[in-house]
Amino acid sequence: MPQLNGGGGDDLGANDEMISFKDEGEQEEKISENSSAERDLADVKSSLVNESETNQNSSSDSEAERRPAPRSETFRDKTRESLEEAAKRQDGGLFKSPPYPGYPFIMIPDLTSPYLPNGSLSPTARTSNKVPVVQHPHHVHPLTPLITYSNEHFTPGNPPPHLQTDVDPKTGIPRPPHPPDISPYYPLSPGTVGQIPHPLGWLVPQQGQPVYPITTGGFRHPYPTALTVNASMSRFPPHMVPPHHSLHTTGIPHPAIVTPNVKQESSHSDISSLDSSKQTDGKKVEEKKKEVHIKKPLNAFMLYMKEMRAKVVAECTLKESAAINQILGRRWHALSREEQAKYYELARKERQLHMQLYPGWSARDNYVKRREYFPNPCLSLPPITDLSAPKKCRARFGLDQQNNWCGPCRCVWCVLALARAR
DNA sequence: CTACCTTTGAAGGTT
DNA sequence: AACCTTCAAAGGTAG
Repeated sequence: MPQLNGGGGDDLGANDEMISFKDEGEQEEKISENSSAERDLADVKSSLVNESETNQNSSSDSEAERRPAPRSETFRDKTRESLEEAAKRQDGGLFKSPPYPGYPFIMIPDLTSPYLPNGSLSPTARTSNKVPVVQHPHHVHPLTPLITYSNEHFTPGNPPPHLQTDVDPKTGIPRPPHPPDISPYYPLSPGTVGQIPHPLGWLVPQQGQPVYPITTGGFRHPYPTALTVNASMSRFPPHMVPPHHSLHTTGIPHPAIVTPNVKQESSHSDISSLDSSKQTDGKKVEEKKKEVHIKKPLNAFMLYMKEMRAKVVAECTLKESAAINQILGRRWHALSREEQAKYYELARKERQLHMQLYPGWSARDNYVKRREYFPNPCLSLPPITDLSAPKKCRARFGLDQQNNWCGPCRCVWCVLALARAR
């Protein structure tokens, strides 16, 4: 983990955080040219066309410019390796200027505690000191006040109408405004957050932008109590406790919390529900609705993408995210160390806030049903003694060797053995 | 309707 | 420790 490189003096993050930056030909001369999204796009596209050709880095510039941009779908047909290869060529030759001059970024004042003097997060802080992260309603990034992810979404002194009155989405009854001195958006279990000074408190209440509401679902079992919202125990009035899981006090679904059945399902709850046929369907549906999906905090590059995507899309006609992301990836590498550091810092704060708001949350919670949860049934079967059976099956290596996981071997021997065991 | 593509980084898991 | 896998966002596209 990058931030755990305590010995290192690099405060900009981990070594690996900067590896890519270094690898991107930082030593190479940077021609001062105005790089546009069209140029990037043309680079991406031309790289796909040119990938089969042998070209030198130095000569790829004009060649790519001359080449007409292929249909955008072309890149889908290319392998990832070829794309990377092409991108490297482009980076080395074509894409040389930092395309990110007007950096619309407001640097956060150093928010103290969890960081070592060099700016990196102390190991203890990472494990014990939970520092909050902010995530905002849909399309509004939690750190929008800090970086201009989308300026139109947030105006500090002029909150949007739907936020001003803070109307309960269910009842339609306006809620009283939150006290200015207390952030209403951290209804965490007492003893965890409430006593911890909010490192990002400067961005929470002023904007009326909620951060992760705590939820009762979507967590792994070892941490249920810490995640349960108990209004009576909370120092916050009951009306400040989020009324529902994925709805914060404004009633806007939080981007970090989605119902899992939209795309993914909580692995644990899913497993437990596999044999829950006893329950009624209505109950199942109800439980499903109660489940929430707490998303991972965004990393530095994701924050960068979120901010810059609209810009790139606006500069070129292409809207296909795959192509846009290629451009953004190259722009990311073209950023200076300091510019990247800003995003690493933001991402670090995001992680810390996320950690504080969801102490028991693990990235694994969002994994879909994982194979390791299901031991290979073949392993528990009696050994196959038939010598005509494949050796691997006789040895009870009933694994999908290619995928290297504990899925049941579908060979006839294992299937028969499995059937016999049943 | 769902999965895929495409990027980087973080985190968890495996070897 | 090194390596592998998954998931974060996004929206067009293919099946």
